[in-house]
Amino acid sequence: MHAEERERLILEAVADTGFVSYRALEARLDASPATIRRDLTRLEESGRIQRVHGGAKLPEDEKPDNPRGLAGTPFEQSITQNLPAKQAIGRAAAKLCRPGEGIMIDGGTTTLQMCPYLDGLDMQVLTNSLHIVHALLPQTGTRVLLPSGTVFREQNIVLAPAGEDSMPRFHAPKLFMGAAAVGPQGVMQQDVILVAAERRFMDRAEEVVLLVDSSKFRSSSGAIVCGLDEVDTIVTDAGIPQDMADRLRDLGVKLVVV
Amino acid sequence: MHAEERERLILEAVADTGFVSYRALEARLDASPATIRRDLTRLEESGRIQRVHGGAKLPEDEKPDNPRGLAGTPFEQSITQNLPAKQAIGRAAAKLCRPGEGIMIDGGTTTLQMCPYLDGLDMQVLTNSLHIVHALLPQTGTRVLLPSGTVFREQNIVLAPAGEDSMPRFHAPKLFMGAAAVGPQGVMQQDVILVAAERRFMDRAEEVVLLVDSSKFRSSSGAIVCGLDEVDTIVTDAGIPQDMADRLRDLGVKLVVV
DNA sequence: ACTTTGATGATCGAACGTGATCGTTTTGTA
DNA sequence: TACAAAACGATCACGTTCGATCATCAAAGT
Repeated sequence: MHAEERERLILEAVADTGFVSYRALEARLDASPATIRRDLTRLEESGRIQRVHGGAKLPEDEKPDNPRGLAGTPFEQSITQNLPAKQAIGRAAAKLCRPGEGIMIDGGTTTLQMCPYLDGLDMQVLTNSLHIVHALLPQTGTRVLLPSGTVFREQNIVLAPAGEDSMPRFHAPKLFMGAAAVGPQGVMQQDVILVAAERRFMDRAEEVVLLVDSSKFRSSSGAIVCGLDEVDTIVTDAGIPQDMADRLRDLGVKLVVV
Repeated sequence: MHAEERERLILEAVADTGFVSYRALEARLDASPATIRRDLTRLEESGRIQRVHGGAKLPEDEKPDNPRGLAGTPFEQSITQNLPAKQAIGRAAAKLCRPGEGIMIDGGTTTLQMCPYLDGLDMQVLTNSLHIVHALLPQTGTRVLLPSGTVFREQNIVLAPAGEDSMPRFHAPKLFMGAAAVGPQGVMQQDVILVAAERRFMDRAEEVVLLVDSSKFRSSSGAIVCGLDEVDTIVTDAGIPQDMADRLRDLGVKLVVV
């Protein structure tokens, strides 16, 4: 039985009664537990089912978190682009963290998606993004730190003037960073404000982890943040072009593909 | 029988007659007493039923403004207390500002009400309150600055460890400050976190403006921020007790009554 | 024919849901 | 008021489910 056939059977069973138990799948599908779980994980990441303990069910309609209905700002529009991929990337990135560790998270719609998966890890998170602060606030175990500076509305981040020590005595093993585009020239962002903010973080991180969905490898943007050689790890999805993957591996960049 | 199915049955039964007895559930659901209790606990926490001794009933209608549950935090509850007075006080306080000036605003439900009146004044506002940042964000002319530090959930403020310079090179002619209570002993706050935050601000302000509705003169609270002599101006409403007004005038505190 | 890549299966420890038992609190009744 | 029964919350033990890792296998490319 092939993957495609299993998927079809699972979706059929879920659509039928709204729920299938894990046991039922094990009986109906001639496959090992591990394979069934992988199928379920894949189907959940593409948003077609929702996993619960003991099985899977029809996905709830999206959260009514946005009462106005329309996503107004460019940021809010961008959140929904490639959302399943970003969630999967965020999840994989969160797995790179060790409980209790101190990390830095740069603002961005992809890095935002790793926040839910940090719950329970008791992390210490330094971020310049007010969106990320908001996302982490309900997690009582997570300590949230902010640098000082001016709030930049358009980018929704906090940034201090050049040369000012805006995050005293902070140093972290890992920096999780987003980007507008990634190409042979390096990592790019929309504007120089974001570049300045990210460079500030990079100075204080031992390891730079880049979170980008694969569409970013096919686009280009205005301001260069750093060269590819300054990135230690890239978390992305399977759509990454082969030549980029090869080039990155040659540069010694660790690739995590979800 | 799975959790989801049990929940569905319980909600069905409650919606039917407005009440289900524990015994009825035990008969209808094939589950142990402990599991039923856990289901009820979960459903109550999400606000979908209300437990009573012996069973569960439909939840009392909540505040009309807040359809689903979350008026929970003390802060959000406190916003509506004496709201008209707080708005008037906020408006009067905003009048003390001169366009373009740099000011500091301490977190609190009264100081929050002065934010709308700052629009168009092109102020530079340093605040430690995320609520105030949020309120000022739509005002494109207002520059918002944040100190560095850890986010304290309960108080919704940013505060750095003692001795750390969390707001480099900032100095302001005025500090607008809230309080939990004001009495002969001085200005009081709920906890020492807030006291530390306000003392930090006071060190950098030339003039301290206190925003309190008159009910604060009749209450008391845990931690003392400063003596009355360290306050330069108090903005309050007409309900201020006469003896307090006299005492304050004797101390040279400027009183603004709205 | 050999290596590489991707999918599958097996195993382990950890997390979760469930059921049973305890002592305590509330309710109803004598 | 006093008492007994019911209901409650907390805790522990057990089985299941989960995710991660490693081993195995088949297909594709060299």
